[in-house]
Amino acid sequence: MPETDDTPQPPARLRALASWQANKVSTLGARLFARRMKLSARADFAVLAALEECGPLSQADIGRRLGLDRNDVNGILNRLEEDRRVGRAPDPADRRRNVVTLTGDGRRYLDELQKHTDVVQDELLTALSAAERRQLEALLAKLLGAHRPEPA
Amino acid sequence: MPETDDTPQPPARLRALASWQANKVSTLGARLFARRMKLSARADFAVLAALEECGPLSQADIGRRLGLDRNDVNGILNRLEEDRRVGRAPDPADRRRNVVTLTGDGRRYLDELQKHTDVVQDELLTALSAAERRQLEALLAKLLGAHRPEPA
DNA sequence: GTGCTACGTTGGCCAAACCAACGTTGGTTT
DNA sequence: AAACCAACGTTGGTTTGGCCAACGTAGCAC
Repeated sequence: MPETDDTPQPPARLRALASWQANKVSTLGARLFARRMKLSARADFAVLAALEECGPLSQADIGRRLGLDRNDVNGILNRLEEDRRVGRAPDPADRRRNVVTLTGDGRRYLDELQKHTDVVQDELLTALSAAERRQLEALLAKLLGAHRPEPA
Repeated sequence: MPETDDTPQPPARLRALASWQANKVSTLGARLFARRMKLSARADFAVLAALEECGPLSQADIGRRLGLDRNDVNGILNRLEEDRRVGRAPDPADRRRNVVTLTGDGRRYLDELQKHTDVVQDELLTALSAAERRQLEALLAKLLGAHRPEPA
């Protein structure tokens, strides 16, 4: 018995479409991640990673660094602050801003998320060799470099 | 004056993450597409392309080909049927199924969507040479080939 | 001081990707 | 033949992401 592969192929028009492919890869990543953690933790990871790498940031700066909307950053920070993973305090130098800082809990949470993310990443890229992974990363980076991260 | 590039870089943890990059590329594609057409037309395009390439299909088959949920396929078909772009009729051979067919209007609509899609594709891939585009397509295809298109 | 801009916040919109459940129908098993 | 299970289309709902609009406050340039 040939163990028939019952996975029908998508139309050629779509298979050749980078935006379609990227979308599939993206939702695949979300699916793999969701098997291990609450899906919304992806956004937490991004924000915490930015804080860890750049030090304290204002909410608007976080948004610019990550290509996220100010409003959405606010929501993520509400979650994180409630769980004591970030601190939020008005900037004495510019009282429009909030200075967001990483707490000890936040750092521990970030480490945990990093582990899961690494595993997911490896699952996602199973089919690719190390060289191919580097190629893919470089190509995507080059593609993204030509565009503004934010809409407006 | 060096014309300071005021685009802050995302953290390295994310820049090296294929799933993050893919997500960014995906939303970028959506943004570019939305500038030309209603965003939901992307899904229409996928369904119409499947019908054009494979001929009449059942709703479940469409979902399998495109890696979409049955429920979502249903919604897309409701839109398309209302605008006379597809026909939906019970399959005489298996009365559980609906046979979905492409109409003349649907074919014309597909051609229009293809044009916009081509333009968007080119905008998205601006930074990449023809060879690089082929490489990217191949790598993404290889990555996707190792995974089931549907969750369950 | 007057305007302009940036900031955080609230609230809402739309689309994608799911999941659960139902009634109908087809095939299989017994 | 009856009982069972699986597939199909449909309805309805949840969560998340990516937006946009508007507000009040605060800084800044003129």
